[in-house]
Amino acid sequence: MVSLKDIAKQAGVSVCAVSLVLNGKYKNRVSDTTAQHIRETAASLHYEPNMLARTLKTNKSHTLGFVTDEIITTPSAVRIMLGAQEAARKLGYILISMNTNNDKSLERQEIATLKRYHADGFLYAFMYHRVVDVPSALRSMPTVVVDAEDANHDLPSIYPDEFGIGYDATNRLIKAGCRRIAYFGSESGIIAQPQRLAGYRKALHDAGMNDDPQLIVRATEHQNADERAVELLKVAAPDGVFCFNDVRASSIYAAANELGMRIGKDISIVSVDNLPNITDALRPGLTTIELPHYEMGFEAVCQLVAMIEQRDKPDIKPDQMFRSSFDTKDTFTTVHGSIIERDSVQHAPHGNE
Amino acid sequence: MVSLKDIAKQAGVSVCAVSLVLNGKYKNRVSDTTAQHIRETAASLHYEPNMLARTLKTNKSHTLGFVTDEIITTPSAVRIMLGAQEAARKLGYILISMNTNNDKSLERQEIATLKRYHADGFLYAFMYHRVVDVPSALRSMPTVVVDAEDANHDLPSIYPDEFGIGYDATNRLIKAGCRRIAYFGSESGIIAQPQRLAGYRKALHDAGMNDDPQLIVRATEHQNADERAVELLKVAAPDGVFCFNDVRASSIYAAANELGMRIGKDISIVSVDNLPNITDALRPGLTTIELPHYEMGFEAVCQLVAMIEQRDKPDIKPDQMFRSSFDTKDTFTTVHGSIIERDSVQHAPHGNE
DNA sequence: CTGAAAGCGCTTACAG
DNA sequence: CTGAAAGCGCTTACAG
Repeated sequence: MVSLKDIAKQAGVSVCAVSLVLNGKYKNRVSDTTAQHIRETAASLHYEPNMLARTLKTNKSHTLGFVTDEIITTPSAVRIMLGAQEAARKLGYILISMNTNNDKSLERQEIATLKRYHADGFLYAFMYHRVVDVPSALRSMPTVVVDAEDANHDLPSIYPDEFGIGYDATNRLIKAGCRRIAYFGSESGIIAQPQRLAGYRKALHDAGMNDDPQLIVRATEHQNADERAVELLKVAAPDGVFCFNDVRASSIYAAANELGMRIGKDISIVSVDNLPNITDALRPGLTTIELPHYEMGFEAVCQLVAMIEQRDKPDIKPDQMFRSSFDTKDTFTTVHGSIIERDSVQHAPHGNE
Repeated sequence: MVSLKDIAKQAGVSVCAVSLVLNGKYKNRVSDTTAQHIRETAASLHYEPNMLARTLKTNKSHTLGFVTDEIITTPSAVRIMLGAQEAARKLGYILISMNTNNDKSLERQEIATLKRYHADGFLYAFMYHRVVDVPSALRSMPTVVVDAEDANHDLPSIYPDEFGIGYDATNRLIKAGCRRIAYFGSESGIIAQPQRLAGYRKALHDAGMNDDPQLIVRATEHQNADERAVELLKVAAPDGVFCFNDVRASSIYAAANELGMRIGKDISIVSVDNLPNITDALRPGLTTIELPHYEMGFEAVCQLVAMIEQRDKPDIKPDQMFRSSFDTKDTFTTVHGSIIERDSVQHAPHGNE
């Protein structure tokens, strides 16, 4: 590997001059001609700076630790990592990811490793939105919580705007002319459940519609969801259903088929997730709200770097279409999802067909 | 951060003694009592070694670069990364992953970054099995190709045993008593297609069955697969189908339903992938062969570390059940998949019901 | 405008 | 058995 010393020798100057020039700090310190000469020599030798040596001296590694629970299980959650990677690259950082597999002792070990490698800050990320206790080893470091909320309301946390998702999804159905809109939710204690439900209620209320309790049904995936879906369609006779997620939407599809209801005609459906394997399989295409995972990872790195470098949040954007919008209040940031329009919502209001 | 110097001062010995003791190289160099004293002081100060300083001196970073194309798209391919992470952790390495998004210039940039951070070696990984040209920047470094084959047959490459998968899947159907076994394959140029087909043919041949060309149909997902599946079942009237993957299996399921054939009774189905969103949705449960992604990542790191440290391949195993078996010939390694039994294959041979 | 020197935290011959 | 010293590749006051 070629070092500053090699360049200095070849160019006939001191190591210090080379360092100054290559870091662009040579104003009034090195003549422009010498600087140019140094730059050319460096290029001709294919010089690459040694980040480790630099870190040793400056105490800045430009390395971010990405600690996650088991991000694998939801393919879309992997996008948090990809978004974080893109932002890191654009800001001159690298990401070191570690998977804790929900093992607290492994987590401690991994955070210690990351510190040994001198990570400047941490992303603490989760597979789905929840409230988390952040390990104390992270509290002393710049840290941003992703797809989760710090239980202490202390660290910046980025997570989806679940209320907004429920509100938007329901409104989409209202806009399509639906008059009896059901909510097909989750039976688990997941944080998104009550928030999406609240958004649903607010949308109904704003439209002057009452929320008939018959229209609200909760179910568990791969267990009672198929039967509950049939019951919901039979008993409450909705003309629109906001589904907690795509998996539950597929139960509603099955129920509608069973009862001879035409999706996108007799009944409109909007859900959340946009999981390829599911949306690929459903006919007609499922209109669904994609959670902004990529954007959350990207935004989290921007906020983290701002903390580390004690500067304003960098003004960069993902190369991918930036579909979502951000709301920032205090240190918390919620991220809107974006609706993917397909054909499960009827195109014209009732009576226009 | 507490350094060797702090420990030396506190313990009243030299920095060198501390380094020796903490690295376990103090035999015949430091007395046992001093060593013990040093260890206690280090522990009481919560000393953590600074990996960067160590790297600077030893030229070994214990860091592996993980360069991948767009591993996100197949959720199961993420498991390559997780397997690699586990092996790295067990061998005292960390993984730095970079996503090239199939952009060659980005790839070059990322490899350069990884070198700047002094990666000791590289994993060059792909979303699905193919033949790849390895960038020249990687050829000068210890590198292992994962879920792909080096076009030059030069670097160690780990990939699934596609022939074995085709052979095993077909044999599973033969064992179930099927007499007319179809292959529902891929129309794309994907490398796995001819190899799985060859395995299918070999299994038929070994069982003394002829391979009727009517029984071999290729289709494209989300395009003509549904119609082709119906044609296949109608025209060739198979009693067993080996499907190239789960997505194609779902087309066969749909076709069987349409034609009133009972899966697992009138017709048996085996496929490849074990994608949760698909297998969750299909009834009866789909018997399918899971590709050994986790194991490939794990194995690749083992081989890479052996290259870097110029030693025998470390004898470690994943914590997860290690379902697959490995064949090693030359520098190439193929990995068998493992069959996940569900209910799409009839339990008893024909006539036993 | 330029260079000599110290030092980041570590390891490793070398001398005693 | 133990310590003083050099050096990995860099940055940054400091002196000229």
